[in-house]
Formats: sequence, structure tokens, C-alpha cells
Amino acid sequence: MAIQKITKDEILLKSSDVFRVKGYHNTSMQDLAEASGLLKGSLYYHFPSKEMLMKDLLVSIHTYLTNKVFLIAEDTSLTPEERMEKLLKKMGKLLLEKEGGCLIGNSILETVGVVPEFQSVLKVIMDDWTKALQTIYVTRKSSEQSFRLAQQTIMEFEGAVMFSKLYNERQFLYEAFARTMIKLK
Amino acid sequence: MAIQKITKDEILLKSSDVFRVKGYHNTSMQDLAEASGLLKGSLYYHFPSKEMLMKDLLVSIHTYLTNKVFLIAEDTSLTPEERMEKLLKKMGKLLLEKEGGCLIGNSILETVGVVPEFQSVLKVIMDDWTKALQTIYVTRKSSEQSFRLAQQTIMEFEGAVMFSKLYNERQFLYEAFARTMIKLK
DNA sequence: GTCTATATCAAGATAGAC
DNA sequence: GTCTATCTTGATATAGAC
Repeated sequence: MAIQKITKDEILLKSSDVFRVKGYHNTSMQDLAEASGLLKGSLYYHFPSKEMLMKDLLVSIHTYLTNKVFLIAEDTSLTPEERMEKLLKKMGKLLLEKEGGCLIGNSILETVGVVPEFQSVLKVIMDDWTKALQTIYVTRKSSEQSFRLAQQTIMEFEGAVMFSKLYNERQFLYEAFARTMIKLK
Repeated sequence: MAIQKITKDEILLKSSDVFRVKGYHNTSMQDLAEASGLLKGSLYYHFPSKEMLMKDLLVSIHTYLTNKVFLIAEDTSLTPEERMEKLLKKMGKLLLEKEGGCLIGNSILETVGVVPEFQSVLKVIMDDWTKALQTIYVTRKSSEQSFRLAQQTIMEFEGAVMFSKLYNERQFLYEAFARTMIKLK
């Protein structure tokens, strides 16, 4: 029994950076192995295929967001503005402000309709993200309007991330954050 | 000299559908050849590489948008509302409402930072799209505000296309169109 | 659990016949 | 201009040693 060089979760963490920057189809098992400090063949001890590795990654992102980020929306010890700001900051650090943009947004455009395995996880992430924002907006607006606002907010974020990537200029995302705070008023 | 089975432009047209639905890296020359009714090797008579084929496609899209769509914004025989509506309808048909979403948006997320050849064309398309919308907004708002509004409008469109793709529901895009008409007021 | 080695296949691309 | 045939590479994935 050889020494445990790296855990499954660590491989997923390293892989997420590669997928985000290079894209799903353009990333090889070779790339992922290098990022993890393993050799190509060793990855197949942890994951049966590149597709399952990616799916595990998406599920683990969903789990993390659910347990560590989205529940900020329900923290009644904070004002709605404070909740919104705290949630946006975390989403920024975890997903939106990273090099290569948003792994979730990238994956939606690249894989929906092409790799059916991923679609349901991607949907659930977006559903729960929407619900979290709705929970904050609903302190000030109707349930229906909050739902729409939540969706529009995420759309703006993803569009802003696209612009940030194209023009290599993070300001687009920060301005979208600022507009979101205004929408809450 | 054999019969001309297909022209360069026809290959680009067929290829755009494949790239949009399957993505750039996930599309093979085989796929493009099939879509064009040719065999793989024959494509290399028309284009030196897959990368150059894609670049030609992006340039031809930019040329078409410049000559047939963006100049609607300057048609002073129409009211700003009429110009906006006409331009949005055309952009919808050409780019946004298609199966697989928006080829330009897809390509930005998939290739910027990975295939440097494409970035400048993608930028110019977004620049000119922004300018066109700005030209319409500026009839009602300041130059600076029109520029911001134009950028935000496109971000919203791209975000809406992402949602439309994920949830297989075009309504997201149509609602973004409606919000754009309201912004002009 | 990670390594080395390898099987298998599909990709991008080229050469030459027609 | 398109075809057939082929080269070369790099990809996913597996087998077995350590």
C-alpha cells in the first residue's frame, strides 16, 4: 500500500481550476493529472472517467454552495443588505471572480445539449442560487417579483463575467454587484 | 476540374450550426465535413486548419452584422423604438434564438484565454454591437449612460441565452428583449 | 494508491489520384 | 474541387508491477 499522495477532494479542487480555464472538452486527463501531481493512469483509480470526474466536481460544488454560501440568505441576524453583500462576496470569490470566469456558466454553454449527464446538476445549482437571492429580495418585494429579480440578477452576473473575460477587466462584474445592491432598495 | 459542390460561404454557414451546438473543441473536421456534404480531406482545400475555418466564420459573422444589422441603429427614418425593435429581432434570428444559444457568447466563454486567434474578432463584434445599441440609447440618454446601458443590455441578453439553454425555455430571452424596450423610455 | 506500459481509437492534417 | 488513403499525434482508458 503506497502513501496517499492526494485525496479525491484535492483532485477535484485542482481540476476545477483547469476545467474553468481550459474548458471541459479542451481539458485532457493528462492536464488534470499534472495539476494534481499524479500520472495520467493514476487518476483512474479515483474516477472511472473524465465525465464522472467532472460530474463529481459539479456535485461537490453544489454541496459546498448549499452548506456554506446559499444559507447566508436565511441568516436573520443580518439585514437583507448585509446578507446580500456577504453572499455576493462569497460567490465572487468562489465562482465569479476567478481566472477563466465562472465554471458553472462556462459549463452550461459548453456542455448543455452535448453532455446530458451534467445538465441536472447545473440546473440544481442555478435553481438554488436563484432561491437564495429570492429569499433576500422577498424581504422587500413580492414573492413573484423576487423570483424574477433573482433570475435577472444571475443573468447579469453571468453576462458580466463574459464581458470581464473578453475585455480582461473585472470592473464589469463589480458594477453588476453594485447594481444588485441597488435593486434591493 | 470537378463540379463545385459547395462554396466557402456555404461551408461556413453549415459549420456555424455545428460549432454553436457542439462547441469549438468538441467539433471535429469530420463533423464539419458531414454537415457540408464533403469528406474530411476536402475541407482542407478550402481552409488550412480548423482554427482558420473558425476564424473565417467569426470574421464573416462580423461582416454580416456590420452590413446588415448594426446599421439599423442609424436609420433615422425610424423612431428609436422602431430601430431597437428591428435590431433586436434581427439579432434574435441571427444569433440569440438559435439552437445551442449564441455562437459568439459560447465562443467567448470557451475560447478566450485558450485560442488567442479568436479574441480580437470576438471583441470587435461585441464592440460594434455595443456601439449600435448606444446609438439608439443616445437619442434619449447621455453618451456615457448610453454606453453603459448598451453594455448592460448585451450582458443581460447573454445571461438570458444561458438560462434559455439551461432550462430549454426561450421565454428568458424574450423577457430580456422586453426589458430592453423599457430601458429606452 | 501510484507507477509503467500499452491498447485502442479519433483527431488534425497531408499526398496524390481523378 | 473532391475523393481515397495514409501519416502522426494525442486522447481515453486498461493491465499489471510495485
